[in-house]
Amino acid sequence: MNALDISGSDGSATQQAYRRLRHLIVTGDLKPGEKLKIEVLRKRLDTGASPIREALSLLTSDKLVDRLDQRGFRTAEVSAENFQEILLLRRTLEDLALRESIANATQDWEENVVLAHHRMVKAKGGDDFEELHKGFHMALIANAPSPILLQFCSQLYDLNIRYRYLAGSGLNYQLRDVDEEHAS
Amino acid sequence: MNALDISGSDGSATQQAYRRLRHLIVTGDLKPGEKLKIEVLRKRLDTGASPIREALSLLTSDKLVDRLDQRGFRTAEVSAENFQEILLLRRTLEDLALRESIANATQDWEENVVLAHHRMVKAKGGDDFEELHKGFHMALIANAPSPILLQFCSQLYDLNIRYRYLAGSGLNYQLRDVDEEHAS
DNA sequence: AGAGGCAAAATAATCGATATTTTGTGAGGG
DNA sequence: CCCTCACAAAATATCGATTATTTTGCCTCT
Repeated sequence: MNALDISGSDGSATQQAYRRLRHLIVTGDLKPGEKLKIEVLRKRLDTGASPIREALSLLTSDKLVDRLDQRGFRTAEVSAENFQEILLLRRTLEDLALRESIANATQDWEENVVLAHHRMVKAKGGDDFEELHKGFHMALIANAPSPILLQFCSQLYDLNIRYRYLAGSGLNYQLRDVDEEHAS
Repeated sequence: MNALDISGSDGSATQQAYRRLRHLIVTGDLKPGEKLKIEVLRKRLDTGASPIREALSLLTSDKLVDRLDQRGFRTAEVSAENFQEILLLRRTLEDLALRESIANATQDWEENVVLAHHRMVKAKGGDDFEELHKGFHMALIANAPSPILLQFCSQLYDLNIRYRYLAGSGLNYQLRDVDEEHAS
């Protein structure tokens, strides 16, 4: 299942709302710190209040939405400090995971890395490049025997993507990664 | 309508359900992998279905509950691998946070560490020892300029507590920490 | 007897409406 | 003129009931 995919029209109403809201937040259509009124979202997504509420709860787990007790929801604030923290922590944890992944290297893993890399390069500039770029990063560390760590990495990566979108256009990276791939 | 309830037992219905369910899961009253039927919990906690559902969503963020799309909720499974992972990852991340915390040491921070330590020792064997023990650990790393990292540590700590409860009795630790405290 | 498939029961998801809480505003008093 | 309190408006949280989905049990067919 991919969280960045908004096209999937199947699933429960909650899942749909989750995907669509997530996309709106990550891309910046819903601005940082913006108040998320149930009624407004309900009309915008043309669904009930319950799925909206549940979707917002799920987004809270991803740290994309803040829940204020009895005062509703709002999108997570952004700040330079937060951005720096994400960059640094992501780097640290991915580094950690990569080491563990390499330590447990297998044939399958290596093939998947190559495959993910190929897909990413091929889609350079395409709409789903972000998704594939993440896919490559996750493939690199996928062999670390630590699902929780991987999940932390995934979460930090997504938060990072959001900052890329917020910074304007996201078209100028994907350079340093190739080295890391060769390290394997 | 409301006198100031400082007892902490009040708050929204969701919050109450959250606290109670969390306690039931952490202490093992609700067993790992157990199916959490809304109707059953609704009766048990004597509240509506909405607060239960919302509370379970919140617990999902804590990794204490798993959500199966359209198939309800169940408590998180446990395993030796999962336990090992939590121990190792917690150790790694707390170590990281402790270093950063020390690097940013302040007067206030040091005092809070001493205070938390004092409270913990004083409550040795008491009911809220677990809580104070965590308080001490968190006080140690509180000065790390990385809220997300601190939150990861907190979460891992709570998962660890659950395993302690599940293992039976939790009365044989709190030795190694004093060293770390002295390092500051 | 076993596999496959329909029907009934159980359960989760969702809706519409009500109750509670928060927020905004303005009158009255200091 | 500003502060405080009370009331009104808006928004959230919760409830009760309905709808959709999954699971379970039974029956038939091979």
